Amino acid sequence: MNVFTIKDLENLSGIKAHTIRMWEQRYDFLKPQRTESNIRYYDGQELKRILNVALLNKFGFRISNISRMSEDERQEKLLELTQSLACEERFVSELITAMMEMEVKRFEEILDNYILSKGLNKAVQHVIFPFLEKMGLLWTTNHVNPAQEHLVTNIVRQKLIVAIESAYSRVEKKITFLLFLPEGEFHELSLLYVYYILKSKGIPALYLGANISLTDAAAVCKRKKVDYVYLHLTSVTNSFHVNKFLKDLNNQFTPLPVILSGPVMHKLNGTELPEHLHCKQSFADAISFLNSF
DNA sequence: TACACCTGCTCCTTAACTCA
DNA sequence: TGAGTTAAGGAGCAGGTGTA
Repeated sequence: MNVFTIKDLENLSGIKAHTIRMWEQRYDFLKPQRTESNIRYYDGQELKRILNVALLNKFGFRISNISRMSEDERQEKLLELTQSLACEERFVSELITAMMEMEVKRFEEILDNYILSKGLNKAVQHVIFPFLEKMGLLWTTNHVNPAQEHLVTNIVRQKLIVAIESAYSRVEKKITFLLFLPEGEFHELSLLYVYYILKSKGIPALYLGANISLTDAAAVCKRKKVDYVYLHLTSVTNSFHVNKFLKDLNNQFTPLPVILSGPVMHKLNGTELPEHLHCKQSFADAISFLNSF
């Protein structure tokens, strides 16, 4: 059984641990179990409950009112939330609970509903990436096992591949991108989304995929006409040396412009970058950069 | 408008846990 | 074993809200 500490609930719901304790003291919608040493722990049902309560509370419902609602009433109120931000957060919460309960069909239905109503771009930016961020949090606290992660990332991957297949633009631009993930990097979703953006803008791209050495990627640049190189780094090992990596990039791809995105870019703080290297600390920055083409 | 109540926060102390 | 970290819980404060 998956159990969560109060800290996990704080991270996932955004509600401070002390506030959660106060709510528990004042209302009765949370009834955590205790360890022998009196430490609270929560099960999946309670995680779902606190996510729902946090969302209602965030969108103006008073905590005293929420506490008087039944589980069904809370669900009903959540469905009534019409603000787009509330809808997105509700979808993210539903995806998390579907993943935790390994309800693959339900997970796919939630995602399909959102994509159908809002389109893939909004789904990726407002639901899929916020969901992946929270899943990362669950992963680092050992609440998601590899099977759960693979199940859901494969579904998202399939959706992106189908979208790439059907992406179309009337005009074909005369620049070509080379897309790949460097050695040791396997988190392909962001790169697939970049591929989708480029294809829908009529920009040809050579997609090499995950775990590609810089030498192999550079060999492609020598044989094919490539104007831009795009790499995404989600996570790296402890032995990853930023400066060495930048030096290798510089050696292999100069004078081609290289766009580098992903959470790892935070490690570059203060590092002086070669002129042709464009580092995007947030994925949103990378996407708006690509949209400028 | 005054007052009571609600809500969320900080501060503090104590205890349990972790790790070198 | 001791230092550092994390969590529990009480007290009290400030700002918001409802009501007479």
